[in-house]
Amino acid sequence: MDKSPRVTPRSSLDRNAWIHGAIEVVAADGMDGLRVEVLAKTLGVTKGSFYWHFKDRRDLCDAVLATWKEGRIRDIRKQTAAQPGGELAALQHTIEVYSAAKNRKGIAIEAAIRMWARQDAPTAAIVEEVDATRLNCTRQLFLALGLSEAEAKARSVLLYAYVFGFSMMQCGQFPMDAAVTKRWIMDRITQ
Amino acid sequence: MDKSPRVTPRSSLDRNAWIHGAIEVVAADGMDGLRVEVLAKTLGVTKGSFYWHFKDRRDLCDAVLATWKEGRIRDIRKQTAAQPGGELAALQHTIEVYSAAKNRKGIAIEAAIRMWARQDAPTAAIVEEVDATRLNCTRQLFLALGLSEAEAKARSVLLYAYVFGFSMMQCGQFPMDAAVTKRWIMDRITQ
DNA sequence: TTGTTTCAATACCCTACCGTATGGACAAAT
DNA sequence: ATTTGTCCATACGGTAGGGTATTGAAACAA
Repeated sequence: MDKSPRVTPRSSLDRNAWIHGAIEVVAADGMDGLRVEVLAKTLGVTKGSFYWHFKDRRDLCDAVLATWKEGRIRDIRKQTAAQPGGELAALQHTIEVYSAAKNRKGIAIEAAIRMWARQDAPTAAIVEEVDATRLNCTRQLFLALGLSEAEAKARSVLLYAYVFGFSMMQCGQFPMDAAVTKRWIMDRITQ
Repeated sequence: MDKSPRVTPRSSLDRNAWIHGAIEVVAADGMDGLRVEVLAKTLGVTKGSFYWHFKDRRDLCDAVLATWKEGRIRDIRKQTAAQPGGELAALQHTIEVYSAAKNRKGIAIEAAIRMWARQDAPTAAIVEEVDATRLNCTRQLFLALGLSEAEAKARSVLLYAYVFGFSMMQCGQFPMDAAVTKRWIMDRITQ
C-alpha cells in the first residue's frame, strides 16, 4: 500500500494560521509581545490547540523567523530582477518599493526581528543572511551597469543602509519636500 | 551659617542610579526587558527602594527616555560644532563617530527606544524631536558649505539614514573592505 | 531623649503566562 | 460498531513580576 491513509492537510494549514497570526502580533507588539495564550484568544481557540501544533513558544518563534526569511529573500530577488538594459530602472524601483511609506507592517516586522536578533544568536545569523542576500542582489545590478566591484559594493551598502535607515526615522518635525528629497537621494545612490 | 541643613542630595543621586541602571538594562534587553524587581536585584536593593523614588514602572521609563533625549541632543550639538571653514571636517567627523563600531551600546539603546516608540505615542514624539535636531544640525553644516536649502536637506536625510541604517545592518556575510567602502560613502554624502 | 524625615526590607495580593495532563468531540478506517 | 487518529477544551501547577502596605533603621532635628 502507499505510505498511508493520506493526509489531512488541515494540520499544516492550521500551523500556518498560527504562524501568520503570530506575524501580525510581532508587527504590532514585537517579539516579546508574542504570547501564546493571547494569540490563541485572537484565533478563537485555546492553548490546547497551540501545543498540538507546536512544541513550545520557541518553536513558534522559529517558524515565524523561517517564514520571514523566505519571504524576504524571495521578495528582494523579485524586486531586483531585471532584463538586460533595465538594471538602472530595477535599482530605482527597488529603492522606491522599499522606502515606500505604504510598507508599514513590513518595516515593523523588520525592526522587531532585528531587535530580537540582538539577544538571540540564531536569529542574528538569519538576519545576516537576509542582509547579505539583499546586498548581493543590488550589487549585481551595479556590476551590470559597468561599475567596479568595490564601487558596486559601496553603492549597495549605501543603498541598503539608506532605505533601511530612512524607514526607521521619524521625519515629521523636519519640513521638506519629500518627493524632491527622495529623488535627489535616489540619483545620488544610483548615478 | 551656610545653607547646610538643607538638602540630602542623596535622594536625587539615588534616583539617577536607578535611571542609569535602567539604561544599561534597556541597552541589553530592550524596554520590555526592564523589570523593576530584576533591576532592584542588580542594584543590590529591593522593590521597596524603587517605589520610594518612582511612582511606578512607567515613571522610570519616562525618566530613561528624558535622559536619553537630553544626551542625544547634547551629543549631536557637540559633534557638529564647527569653526568657520571646518564644516566639511565636522560632517566627516560626525559620520565617523556615529557609524563607529565602538558605539555598540548607544546603537542598542537607539534601537530599543525606537522599537518602543512604535507602541507609545509620547515616546514617538520624543524620537521625532531627536531626529529633527540631528537633521537640522547637519543641515546647518551643509548650508555653511554653500549648498542650497533643498540639497542641504536632502544630504542631511541621506547622511542620517545611512548612518542609522548602517548601524542596524549585519554585514558579516557580505565580504568587503570596510574602510574603503565607508570612505567612498562618506565622500558620496559630503561632496 | 524624643520626634521626624529619609530610605529600604518584608510580606502580601493579584495578574499574566508557560507548559502539562487529561479527556472529549469528531472523522476516517476497519 | 468499534477502533484509531486528529484536533481542541479544560483544569492544573508553577514562576515572574507589578504594585501596596507596613515595618524598620538610620540621620538628623528639637
